[in-house]
Amino acid sequence: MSLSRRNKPTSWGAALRRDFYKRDTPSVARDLVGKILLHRTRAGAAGGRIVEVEAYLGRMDPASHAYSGLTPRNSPMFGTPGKAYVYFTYGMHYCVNVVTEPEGIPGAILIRALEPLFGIPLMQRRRRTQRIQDLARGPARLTQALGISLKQNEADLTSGALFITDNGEQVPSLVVSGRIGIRKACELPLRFYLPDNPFVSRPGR
DNA sequence: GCTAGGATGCTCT
DNA sequence: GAGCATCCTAGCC
Repeated sequence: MSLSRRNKPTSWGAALRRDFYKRDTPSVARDLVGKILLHRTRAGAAGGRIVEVEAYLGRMDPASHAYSGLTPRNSPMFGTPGKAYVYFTYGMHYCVNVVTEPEGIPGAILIRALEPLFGIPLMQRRRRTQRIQDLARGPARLTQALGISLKQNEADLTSGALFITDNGEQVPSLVVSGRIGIRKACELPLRFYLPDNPFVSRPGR
């Protein structure tokens, strides 16, 4: 039975601890798939199961914001693991990452897609669509559905309104592919997603 | 169904 | 000033 058909839990589980994030980025990325991302706001809580992520490394990854070294924008990538790195792109969209690796070593994981589970009416209002499948399929749609903006940049995911929990679900299998939506180093196998899941943004390459 | 192109403004060189 | 970890819509098949 898929998670989406289970009863809604009466309380959220505990947020993942900092040690979870303080590891090498690809390993954290693999383990993030299947976890639950939630954002509590005054308007209500919204979130769902992470079904697609991409790992971005440090100085050795040409596609990473950290490739050229520390800048004001990418400074969260060099900071405390378990915090959020939110950036603004294409003049209108936000994307949310989780910071990985021990402090001082840049690394982040872009959360690309969620399977909506909680606060669906709220997400439908924010996204101005009724289609569940289109609520959080893609990094910019996801941030819009969850009400994430630059205010959430550097938010602590281990204790706060924006957090990730483990519902104990074991992911049966995972697809590894090249990253999408980028021009550099798109061949590196750093994208992880659930196979045959309708909430994944795009098929792999 | 698919594709091309426009929107929009921050960030870095 | 160029590029960008995107999305939406119109137009076409």
